[in-house]
Amino acid sequence: MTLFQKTANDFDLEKTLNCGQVFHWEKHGDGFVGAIGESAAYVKQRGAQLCFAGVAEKTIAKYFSLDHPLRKICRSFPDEPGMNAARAFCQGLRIIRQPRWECLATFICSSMKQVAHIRQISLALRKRFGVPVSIAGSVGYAFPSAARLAESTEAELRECALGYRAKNLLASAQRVATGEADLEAWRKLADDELRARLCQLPGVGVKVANCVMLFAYERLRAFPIDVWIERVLREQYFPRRKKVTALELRVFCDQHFGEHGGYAQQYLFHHARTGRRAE
DNA sequence: CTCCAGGGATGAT
DNA sequence: ATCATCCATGGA
Repeated sequence: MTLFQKTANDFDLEKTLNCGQVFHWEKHGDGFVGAIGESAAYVKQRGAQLCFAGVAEKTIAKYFSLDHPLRKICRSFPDEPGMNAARAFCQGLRIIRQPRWECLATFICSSMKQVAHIRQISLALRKRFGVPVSIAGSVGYAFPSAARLAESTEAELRECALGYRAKNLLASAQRVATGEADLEAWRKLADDELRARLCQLPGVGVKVANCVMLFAYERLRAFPIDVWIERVLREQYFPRRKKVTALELRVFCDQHFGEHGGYAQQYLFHHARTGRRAE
């Protein structure tokens, strides 16, 4: 295996892969094995050097969004205790550029699931329907295309532990496979229009749509509100208030966190989920 | 055992 | 327009 190197400043590989935005990278020695699109990849960080194999340098740089102006993005976050703690905890965490269908499909599977189980579902789908790829002496699987999943059955999908989500994944796969839902063409749509299109897909509501917009369409303003973020918001911004409606939270986030709200959200999410116990 | 998880769709107020 | 309920499954 030939290892290449690239300088990556303001980048934390481990946080980027383990923050809950992507679900298939697995620890392998002191690096990670996964796939970027159809290609197996191995990635490891040594200081400011990103070592990689299996894919081209420009593929790595694009996938990990090494061009995002991270310092500027972090400076744009509101200067508040909770946000500052999350910013400090998540240094180097980047929102990556995921393949659109892969991201959409895994988040359709994410509803009412813990991160650990979303990883299991992703692995089961890959093993059963994905193309095997190998690198670093281990076999991985590319995420199955919409066309491949479209020709599966709900029963087969349920065998991957999808439960009630199987029907939605199958129906969405079929719409994407036929071209009725053209995920690539949607990249040109404005945020609101893109969100509306995504929400028309079975199993996709506002939360999942915002995740897909943030992680696969580079809409860095998109602010997914899940149970963790809702808890953080209520604690930090609406303490001592009984009822705060979903719409109220929605409006608050959109105007409060600004043009890189999605980054702020991911930092708050990762900090709340993994960081606060250790502090 | 119980509780809860990166929610969405549906039907009742 | 909000609210309640159901939906499968497994980790904690």
